[in-house]
This record gives sequence, structure tokens and C-alpha cells, in this order.
Amino acid sequence: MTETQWHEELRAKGYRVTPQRQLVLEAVKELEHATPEEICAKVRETARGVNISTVYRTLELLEELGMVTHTHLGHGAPTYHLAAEADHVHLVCRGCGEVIEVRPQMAEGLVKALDEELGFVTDVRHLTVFGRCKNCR
Amino acid sequence: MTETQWHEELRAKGYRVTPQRQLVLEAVKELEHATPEEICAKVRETARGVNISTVYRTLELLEELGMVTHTHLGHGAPTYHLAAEADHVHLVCRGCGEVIEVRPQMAEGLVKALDEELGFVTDVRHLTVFGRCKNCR
DNA sequence: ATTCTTGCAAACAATTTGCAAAGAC
DNA sequence: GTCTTTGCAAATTGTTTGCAAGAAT
Repeated sequence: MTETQWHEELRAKGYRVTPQRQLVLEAVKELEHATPEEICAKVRETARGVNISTVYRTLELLEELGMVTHTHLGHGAPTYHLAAEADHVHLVCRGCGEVIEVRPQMAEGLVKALDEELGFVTDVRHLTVFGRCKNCR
Repeated sequence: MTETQWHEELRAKGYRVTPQRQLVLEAVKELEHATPEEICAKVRETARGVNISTVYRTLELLEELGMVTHTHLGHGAPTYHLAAEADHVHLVCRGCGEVIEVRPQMAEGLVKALDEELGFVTDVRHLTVFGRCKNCR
């Protein structure tokens, strides 16, 4: 999606294009897997301050527009990333905390089995697998 | 694990057997997938009050002893259940919120692939799959 | 000019911590 | 009697909300 495209999508839905919204989207783009707090910090370091509640409201909006998604990578705050780059399954290592991204096809069997046996449609892009990585097993 | 077995395990590690600890474990046993808050409420309805911070501390202890585990079934508080009964994968429907338990073998392919390709050992019992159930798809 | 958006402070929810009193051993 | 555990209140962390001032259209 181009710069102009989403500006128009915003306007089309009666939303406005504001510096804050652009900055938050930029930060999500650059950081990958960032928490609201981290996004807020990032925006603050580059430009004029953006309030944390604006970050939350903006992320909610961007998610509604389908531009970003979030995942729960553990206990604390959720992490956000661009929807366009979200096509992967997350592995979280309980040992070192590392987050690994793997292609969604890894879960093909699971997805198929759940669909066939239960009619359950899996949202693979939101899947987080906990365990231990090669170095920590 | 029998009543006496875990009493001795507690003592062996220098911990004490208290009514609160027994009550919390009882509640986890009965409730299944309960949040700390729900466990606290359950204990309060049957017996003398137990403070919420004691519930947190006890759950931490029981988890350390390997008697209970927790899962994140969504945004809010985590849910706890007996480790002995935790041998299943959780499905959470985004439509109706229902939580379905399925046998861990459903994820066999994923687990095997992650192990063989990355040396990643999956904790299947902590796996939660988000999506839409038969009725909400 | 109108209507949406922001910042701020306060409310809220989930969890943790310090410490004195109570309880287990 | 000693050392752990509890209760309580206060501190922390993550998130939401009300509302007046400010900005986009």
C-alpha cells in the first residue's frame, strides 16, 4: 500500500491524516514486533512527542484498517507489526527469549487437521509457539 | 500425585503446607482454565478468605513445583489448570470466544517440523491457536 | 466553521512488593 | 522459638476514557 493510498483510505472513512498517525505507522514499520511503549519511545526520539494514549488509539485504528496486526509474545504487552509483513508464525524461546519467525507452511498439518476434524479455521498469522530453541534445549 | 506426596515435596523444599495453598490447588482442580481472580473468588465462596496476592504467590509456587501450568487464552489474565490435565492444545474462537481443547497429536506435524528444521522443542501444552470455530466461520 | 484528533490527567485492570502480624514446624 | 507465609496497602505496569484545547478538512 502506498503513502497516498492509505491517506485516501483514511479520508474515505472520515478519518484524518495527522502527523501522529504517520509517525506511529513509520515506527511500526521500522521496529517490527514493538510494544506500544516502544513505539511511543521511537516516535519521541525522532520527532515531537506523541502521547502514549494516542499510540494506543492509533494502533487500534491501523489494526481496524488492516495495516498492522498484533501478537502476544509472552506475558507483557502485545507487539505490533505491519500486516503486510505478518505472514509468519512466531516461535518464542523460554530460555533466551528470542523470537523466531518461520513460514506459515510449517503449521500446514495443524491447520488442515483442525479444519477437517472440527471445522476450525486457524489464524496462522497470530500463532505463537512457545518452547526452547536449539541453543537452550 | 497424591495429597501426601505433594505435602512432602513442599516440606522437602523448605516450604510449608498451609490451608491457603491447599485451597488454591483445590480451586484450580475444580475450575479448569481459571484466572487468578476466579480462583480467588472460588476459594472465598467455600471457605475463609484468601488474599489475591496469596493466590498469585501460590500459583507461582505450584507452577514452580510443576503442579499447575498457565496459558494465555487472549488479552486478559492468564488461566491456570492442573499440569496433569494440561495435555491438550487450546483453540480460541474469535467469534464466540469459546475455548476448545484438542489432543496434542493434532500439532504433531508442526512439532516435528520445528524440531527437525530448527532444533526448536515445542511446548505443546502451552499452545493456543486463535481462529474461528465451525459456527462462527 | 465543522468535526475529528490530541494531550493530559484520572480511572482501571492485572500483578508485584514491603512489611508487620500470624501461622507452620 | 524460628523461619515461612499471609494480609493489607501501596507501588507498578499496561490500557482506557473524559474532556477541553488544537488541528485537519
